[in-house]
Amino acid sequence: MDSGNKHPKEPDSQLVLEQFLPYQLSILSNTVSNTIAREYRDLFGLSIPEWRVMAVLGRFGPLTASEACDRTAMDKVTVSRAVARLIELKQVRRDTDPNDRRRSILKLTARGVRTHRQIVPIARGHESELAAALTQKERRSLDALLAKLQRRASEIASQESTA
Amino acid sequence: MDSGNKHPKEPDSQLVLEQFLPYQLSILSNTVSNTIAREYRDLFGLSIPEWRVMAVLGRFGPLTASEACDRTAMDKVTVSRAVARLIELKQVRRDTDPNDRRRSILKLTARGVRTHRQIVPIARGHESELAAALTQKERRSLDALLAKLQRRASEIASQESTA
DNA sequence: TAATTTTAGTTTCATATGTAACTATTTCAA
DNA sequence: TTGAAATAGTTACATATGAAACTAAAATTA
Repeated sequence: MDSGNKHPKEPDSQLVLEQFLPYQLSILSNTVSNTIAREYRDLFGLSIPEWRVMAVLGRFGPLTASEACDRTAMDKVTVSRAVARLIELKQVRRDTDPNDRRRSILKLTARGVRTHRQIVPIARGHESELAAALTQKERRSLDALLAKLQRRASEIASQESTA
Repeated sequence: MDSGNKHPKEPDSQLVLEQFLPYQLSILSNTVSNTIAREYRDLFGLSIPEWRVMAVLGRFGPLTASEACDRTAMDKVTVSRAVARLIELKQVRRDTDPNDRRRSILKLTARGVRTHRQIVPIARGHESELAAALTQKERRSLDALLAKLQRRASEIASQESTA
């Protein structure tokens, strides 16, 4: 009954990496990220964390660093370093919040806004090149499936760290 | 016409990270990988590259290092280091190929086989916990979608590096 | 068969990343 | 108030990673 199957079950003591979901996700994500990272580096001298910070500032800014952490789902250290670099590059400006001097308020500079305007269509381009492999309907169902998996994965992750 | 949509299009100059496919993949993959990496580290003292090498040796071994690279889609440096560590841990044995003394022949030791036997069900468990978010049908369609995306992503990546 | 090129794998180096420790400031409680 | 606890963000450290240079052996070619 299973013999014509494209993915026959391996015996319990065997595992084929290519059919292992966490592995599939990792390979796909790395392939995509590496391609994009190279492009951003070559065109703008930005890393992915740096670009992500710019994306959230462009869309939701001004933000504090911790709001940027929430929006990007990145570590605060990663964000701190990305921000430091973006300030050097004069893409971002940091002011101290006068109401709470622990906080800084981050926003794109005029240059940052120009860079952001250039990158967004490139980012969208990457996405649509990739999504060109799918029909509209497939794309929607992928979205739904990934959302379900992310919810489940986050649950599992938070259980682990509590247990 | 678009106004009731769950994912309304942002203006061209804006991008919401949460709806950006490369970002979704990266977050999901990291969430999953980190959970699994912690478990393998805590239970067996193995990293993900180390475990991947064991998985392919358990399924397809003995292999040379470059065959292990192909099977895991990992860099040869990563594989070399994983193998060095696995030899230290006496999970893997390395013999020089008598027919080609540049090559080494890698296989699980008796201990490696035991470890492999323990890990495989745990790996499968992780996968099914995650896939529990999906029906059988959804899981199959996810497989198909990821395969299409991987094919496309690989194409794009190879274009880039040639161009 | 000697010289050159290719291949397998390792080591080096520069960079990225996260945890933990730290500094500065604010909030809370006695 | 003032001293303890919490919060925002940075720095230090230890580890991971990949590109490029390297070593050793085999294949090619002249």
